[in-house]
Amino acid sequence: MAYQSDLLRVLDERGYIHQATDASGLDALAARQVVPGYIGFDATAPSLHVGNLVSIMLLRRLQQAGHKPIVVMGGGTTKIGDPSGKDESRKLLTAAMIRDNIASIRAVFERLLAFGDGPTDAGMVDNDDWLGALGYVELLREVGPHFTINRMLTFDSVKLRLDREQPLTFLEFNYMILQAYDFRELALRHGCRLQMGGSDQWGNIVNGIELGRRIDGLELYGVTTPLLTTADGAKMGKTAAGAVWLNEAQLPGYDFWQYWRNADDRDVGKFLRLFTDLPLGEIARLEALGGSEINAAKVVLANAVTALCRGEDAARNAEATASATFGAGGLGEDLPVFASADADVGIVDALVGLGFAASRGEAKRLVAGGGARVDGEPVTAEDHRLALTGADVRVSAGKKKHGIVRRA
RNA sequence: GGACAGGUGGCCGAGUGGUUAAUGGCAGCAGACUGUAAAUCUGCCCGCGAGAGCGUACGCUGGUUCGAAUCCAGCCCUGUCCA
Repeated sequence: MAYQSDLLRVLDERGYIHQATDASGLDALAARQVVPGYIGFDATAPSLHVGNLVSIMLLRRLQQAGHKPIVVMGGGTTKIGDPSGKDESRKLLTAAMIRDNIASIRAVFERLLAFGDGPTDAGMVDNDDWLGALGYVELLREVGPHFTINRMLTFDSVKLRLDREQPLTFLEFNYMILQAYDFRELALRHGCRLQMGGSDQWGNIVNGIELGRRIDGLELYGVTTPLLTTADGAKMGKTAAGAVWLNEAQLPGYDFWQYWRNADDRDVGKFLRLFTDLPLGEIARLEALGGSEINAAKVVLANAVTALCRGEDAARNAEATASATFGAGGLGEDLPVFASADADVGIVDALVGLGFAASRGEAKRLVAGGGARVDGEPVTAEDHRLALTGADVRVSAGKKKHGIVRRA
């Protein structure tokens, strides 16, 4: 499909579009005016994670193409909890937790979007501003008539629970109504015409479009991104340690960098297109690298994404640490450090202290299984002790996790 | 409110009185092979302990028993159907 607007062309070329409600209509609109578009984010944790990064990058592309991104923090909807994609209810968060989460999440957006008051500057709003003020009866009268239970029951998020014979509470059932209301409210308040989101948000987005059309005769558009899985089928952004968080406080820069450095070969091109600003020609070249040469492309990927999300310094430091650690077999500054007050320390304590094992038992199993190394040499005796003289000792768990042990 | 079926380790799911810290699968970790990739094969996979062992754990609380995830009672929660 040949698009007129820069926006749709870029989104299409770089692989952001899974579904769109009216691609040609949106294309025409984007070609002739600034389109304010929004994506909503849950405030269930103090940081967003890699799974949210496609959406964030989508807002960035929107702005790069000369449009206005609006970040909607779900301060109101998080009080309910989105049942989409969840096979069970989540614990309810308190208002204070939600407020703190929003404050913490904000930082990432400030790196990736340019905020301000200009026509294409990014804005951030909290849907609690309007949802919180809404009275129940008022809401029922205003939007209730536009939803039928028949239709609501057909949504995947609802069907999933029913099919699995899992409970879906009335509270959660209302989520889709409030999200639909958001779109209409944003359209009226900010002239917002476009809502984007992950493919699991399709139903919610379409609801908003319909609601706006029925009540106010608005012409609204929706775009969803493909559900990102890694090439081996896992959900994007989950590792042993948990989610790959975007905030430094939840995940050190070096670990963030490593996540990208360890990407599956088959994902490199896709990730470069989605998560970096590199030109497509350059990406095509990197993606075509064969065999072990693809590793160079992974370094480029890790550097670019880390620079965007964590800053240039974080990227440089992480790369320096990686090349010192893996290339030279030495130690890099960003590696985790375990400092002991004593002149020597047991291998098990060192592994636990570095965070490479969750318990002493796990550390012992790691040692017994041959996964522990001290200065590159395998250690299989669990009572092995490291002498802490002046020099840093390199302790490794497996091939990838390395850390520094030194005298406090 | 009633009838029936359920609640087991991160998830799915066996287990119906003792050798069950609990079969199996998925996920995860490690080893081998590699390229900090994938695939494959092997080992590990509640906590403490050098070890013998100890402590916790099968929705909750009591009970029966030498001994319970397994039996009994009450309660909580979920689903299906009925009202």
